Amino acid sequence: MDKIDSDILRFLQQDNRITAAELGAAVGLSTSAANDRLRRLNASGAVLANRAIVAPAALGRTLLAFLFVDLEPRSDEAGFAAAMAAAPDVLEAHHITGPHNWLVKLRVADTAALQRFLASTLKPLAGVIRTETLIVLDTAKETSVLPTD
Amino acid sequence: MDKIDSDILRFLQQDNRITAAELGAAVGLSTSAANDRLRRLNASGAVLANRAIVAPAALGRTLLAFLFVDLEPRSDEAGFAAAMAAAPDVLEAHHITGPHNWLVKLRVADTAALQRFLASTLKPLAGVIRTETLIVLDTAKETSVLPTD
DNA sequence: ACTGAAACTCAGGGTAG
DNA sequence: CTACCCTGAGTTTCAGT
Repeated sequence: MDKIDSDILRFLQQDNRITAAELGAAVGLSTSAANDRLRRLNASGAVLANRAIVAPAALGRTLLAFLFVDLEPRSDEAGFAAAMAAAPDVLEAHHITGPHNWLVKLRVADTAALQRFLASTLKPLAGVIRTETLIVLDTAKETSVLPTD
Repeated sequence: MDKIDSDILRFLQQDNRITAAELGAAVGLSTSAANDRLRRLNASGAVLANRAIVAPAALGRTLLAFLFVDLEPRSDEAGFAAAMAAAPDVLEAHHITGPHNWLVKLRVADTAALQRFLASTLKPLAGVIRTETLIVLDTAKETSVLPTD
């Protein structure tokens, strides 16, 4: 992970369909050297995945919400984590410090779908004491791009 | 946006470096027809971006935190939104319902960097009354992949 | 949907520090 | 020995039909 690698990661985070030739020109490497770096970064695990970022509206997921979830003491945290990972509506689930146990980010179609998630997916889980729902009114920024410094 | 398009979006969200030939075989289209769909989805805005997802650890960003931010009534919300959008440490900033005004997601190197963000970036902003920091202890799921139903 | 031209990828092998 | 570069064969893309 030298400076050239982090330069490459910066470009790939903006657009991973850049060609090895363009990338090489941008960071001062030959096409094949850039290609070597590309493969190494993908193989080493520094690049976790290559994804298209889809507009939520294009798939009808216009409602963004965060949930706080409180679990009973000594309840099955791993089971809860697995249930969140398996739920398609759930984009993120984090175990957090503070008054609540989990913070869950989800994208659904509308409030009816949110209600359905709470009633059908969350409420049946063992250990769930209570939840608190925060609705997102407006998003100023939402990205997966990490600074490369 | 017919069924084939949403099938294509499902594959592209998993791996956008799939070739038009493979994609066509997967969804029952010729290579060139798949290619046409690919270009249309990118041009129409259904695909917002094509990004490499980088491991936070590879860039030394091992601390994930959420902040609640409270602003004074009638303060400059747009200015705050712009400041968050411009801050590299900030991955997300959402205007939310509930007792707080904003929910901010950030990834930094360590608690010292978090402190620096609070003191140097957040505190100087006009209208910020108080903040509450939630540290992420463990992440069960974190993805940008939307379900295609 | 097909086709052909241009562009791109990706090993293999060579070279310099 | 590692990182980089060159080259050529095989794919892939992308217009035009």
